[in-house]
Amino acid sequence: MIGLVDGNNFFVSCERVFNRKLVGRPVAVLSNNDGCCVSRSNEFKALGIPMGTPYFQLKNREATGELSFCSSNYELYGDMSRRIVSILRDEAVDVEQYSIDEAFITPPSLEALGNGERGMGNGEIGSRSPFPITHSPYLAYGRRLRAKILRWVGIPCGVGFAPTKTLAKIANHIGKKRPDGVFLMPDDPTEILASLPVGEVWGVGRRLPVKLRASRIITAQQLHDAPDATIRSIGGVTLLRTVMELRGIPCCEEKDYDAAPDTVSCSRSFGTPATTLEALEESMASFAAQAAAKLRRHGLLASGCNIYAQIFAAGGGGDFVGRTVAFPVPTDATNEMLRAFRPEVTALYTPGLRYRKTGIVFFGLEKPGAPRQTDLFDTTPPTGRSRLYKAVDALNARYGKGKVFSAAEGIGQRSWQMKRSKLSKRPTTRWNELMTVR
DNA sequence: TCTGGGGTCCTAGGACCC
DNA sequence: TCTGGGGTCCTAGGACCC
Repeated sequence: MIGLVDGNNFFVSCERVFNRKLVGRPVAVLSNNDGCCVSRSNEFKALGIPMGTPYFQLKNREATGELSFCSSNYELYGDMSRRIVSILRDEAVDVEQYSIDEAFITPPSLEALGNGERGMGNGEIGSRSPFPITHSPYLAYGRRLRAKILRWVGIPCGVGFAPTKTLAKIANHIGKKRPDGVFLMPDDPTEILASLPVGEVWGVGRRLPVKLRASRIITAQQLHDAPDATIRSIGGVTLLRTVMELRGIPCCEEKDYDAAPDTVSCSRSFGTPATTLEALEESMASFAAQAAAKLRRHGLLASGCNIYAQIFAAGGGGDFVGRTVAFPVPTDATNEMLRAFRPEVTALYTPGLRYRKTGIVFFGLEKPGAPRQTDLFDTTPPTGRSRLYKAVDALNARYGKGKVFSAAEGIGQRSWQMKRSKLSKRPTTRWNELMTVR
């Protein structure tokens, strides 16, 4: 059995814990740069405003007091998420954090949950439950988890149980709509799948439903029943795995959280369009520094990077321009990276254009000391991990992000910096932002 | 005027090897 | 007229997730 615990309207719920005025109101959390709605309260959803609606279209309704908005405060959400996961680690046999607001768990065995009270003879996972669906020990367990998270962290969650992750996702969605927030997928999910559009199945996105419709596959049950060959031809082995999961056969590999990422990146849209070379240089230096710090947290060196900028175009969108740079030696030192890519920023810049965003992607990531192909004619000594930046990271961890930085990131007005006009405090991670109780 | 950021996986096709 | 077979690696593009 697999459980999925998922925070309801997660970012909004985090904001409400520390700002009680938001409770019961239509409120949304905005994307970076106060661009568009990325998390909405139930009251906000009830007004029919879809996910992703641009903020500027709703500003007038904020002015009248009808709607409320928050800038995104990832430091707060990340910390609330860690608190929930730590509760789950206490209560479950295994926890796989899937995203900032959801985690798959392995619940204790039925035997352990049932406490023998109900004469549980067989607690085998996968056996047909002898309990009616409203009285399964899983439901009681789910309610207990939910209550503990609500009381200790203040976030309402939905909990779903099923034999596979894909079915657990569906169970979770149903759970969220129930008063107790919990749902156990019945042994025969036909009725549920028959009333679920394919587009709502985890792993089926925006494009596949169009292709599936052509083969008369509209509901999750029709997807479940479709021949393997048809499914493969429409969505490859990825979709076939999803279908297997719907049939109750686990096909999702457990994600390895210790595994090193393939790429590490950082990019931001500008608060106001940039037109100067300095803005491009400073922003790229700043994003490189942030991504490099991420790299060092993973204990990785990058062999090269891709820098890019997006140009404003009339009617939205906009072209990307980019350059690929190989570092002389794999490195995690921000200053060496800056030295390597700075000339390329100049090459990217065209006076007169308005730039929307810049970004950097590090690739060719490796552990220091890992065997690698070296350059026969290169005389540069291989660098290990940077001691300088170990110190920089320690200082920034102690005194706050961005306290120590490269002058290349800009020491004047950073006109390119993103807008976050409605940022809440970070009362769980900053001493100087603790709540005041009168 | 104004619409986020950070990832993963799979597939097809091309270039190359012997 | 008729031109092999078995493989690897890389990249771009498409799809998906939150």
